Amino acid sequence: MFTIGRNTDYASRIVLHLACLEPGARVTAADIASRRLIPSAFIRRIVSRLSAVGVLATVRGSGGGIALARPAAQITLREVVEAFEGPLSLNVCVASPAICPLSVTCPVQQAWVGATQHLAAFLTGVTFGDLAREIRDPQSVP
Amino acid sequence: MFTIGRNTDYASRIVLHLACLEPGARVTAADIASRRLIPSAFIRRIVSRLSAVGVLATVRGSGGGIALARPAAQITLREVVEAFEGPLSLNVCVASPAICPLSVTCPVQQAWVGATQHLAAFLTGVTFGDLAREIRDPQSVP
DNA sequence: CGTAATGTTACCAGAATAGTAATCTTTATC
DNA sequence: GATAAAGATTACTATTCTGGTAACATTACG
Ligand code: SF4
Ligand code: SF4
Repeated sequence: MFTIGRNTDYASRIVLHLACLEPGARVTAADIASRRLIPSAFIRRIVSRLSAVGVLATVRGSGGGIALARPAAQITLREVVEAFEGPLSLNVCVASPAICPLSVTCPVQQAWVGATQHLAAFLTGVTFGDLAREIRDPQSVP
Repeated sequence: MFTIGRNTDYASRIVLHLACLEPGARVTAADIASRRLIPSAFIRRIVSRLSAVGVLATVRGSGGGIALARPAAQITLREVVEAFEGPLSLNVCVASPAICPLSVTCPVQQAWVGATQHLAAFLTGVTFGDLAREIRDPQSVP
């Protein structure tokens, strides 16, 4: 169906949740997991990777939790997606042209490069600051 | 890596190959397979589906072959992609919002809807007529 | 030390992918 | 009509990917 994986979606839920709170607020992963319907044993790896990428800042130990590493307005959807899906590349030959012997003269490749760039530009333009501001239903920001 | 499947890519090779020939030219599947590096036993299913979708017209029996069902300028990359990947939907909730309980208030979904529409528009704008015209190396049009 | 939290690793079942192969149907031609 | 050349259809396999679970390790507070 050509969609992003669940990991990526879960990651966006986590970042969105934090973006809706007070700037700098710190919450436990288990809390987010229950509120955003993320399998509890799953969220560990996701948070781990997001912090490795520099999107989240975590504090271990009792009283710890997770928070945004930067203001939500500086975190793009593209960043979150690429943290789990790798660099955007709608066809294999976009990321590594050498993989296909036809790539030298293939006009379709050019089309995929263009499509990938367009998509990348769009996702770069979406920040979690914008997304958090679009929330209408206060119920979802407990 | 979030890319299209090989089937889809093979399909675009086939359509491109036909688009580079004289309009209405008919060629055997085995011929395309060998020239465009497509596994010979693979091309059957691909051609079959492309003709079911109305992109290719096939003629069975001795002396038969496959040809474009319409002028190349009227066949878009999007059509070929959707024939194998299904309707474009960069996240599961774009095609079927009911699948996610959060979709009612989720601003991320709106972002994915937008991204999907942008991508769809781009791919609709790419026709195989244009692609065939971009071929520079005459070697690839034997 | 005990407890609460994240970090890391290993594991598993099921689905999807890429590819192979065999068999059936149609049809031009001799 | 026999034959052979083509596409149509179906079934199968091996490998990888995915979504998910579980267990254990690490850190920090009090
Ligand atoms: S045939 Fe063209 S589009 Fe397909 S993988 Fe090769 S270079 Fe890319
Ligand atoms: S959380 Fe939002 S983006 Fe993710 S599946 Fe649900 S509605 Fe779609």
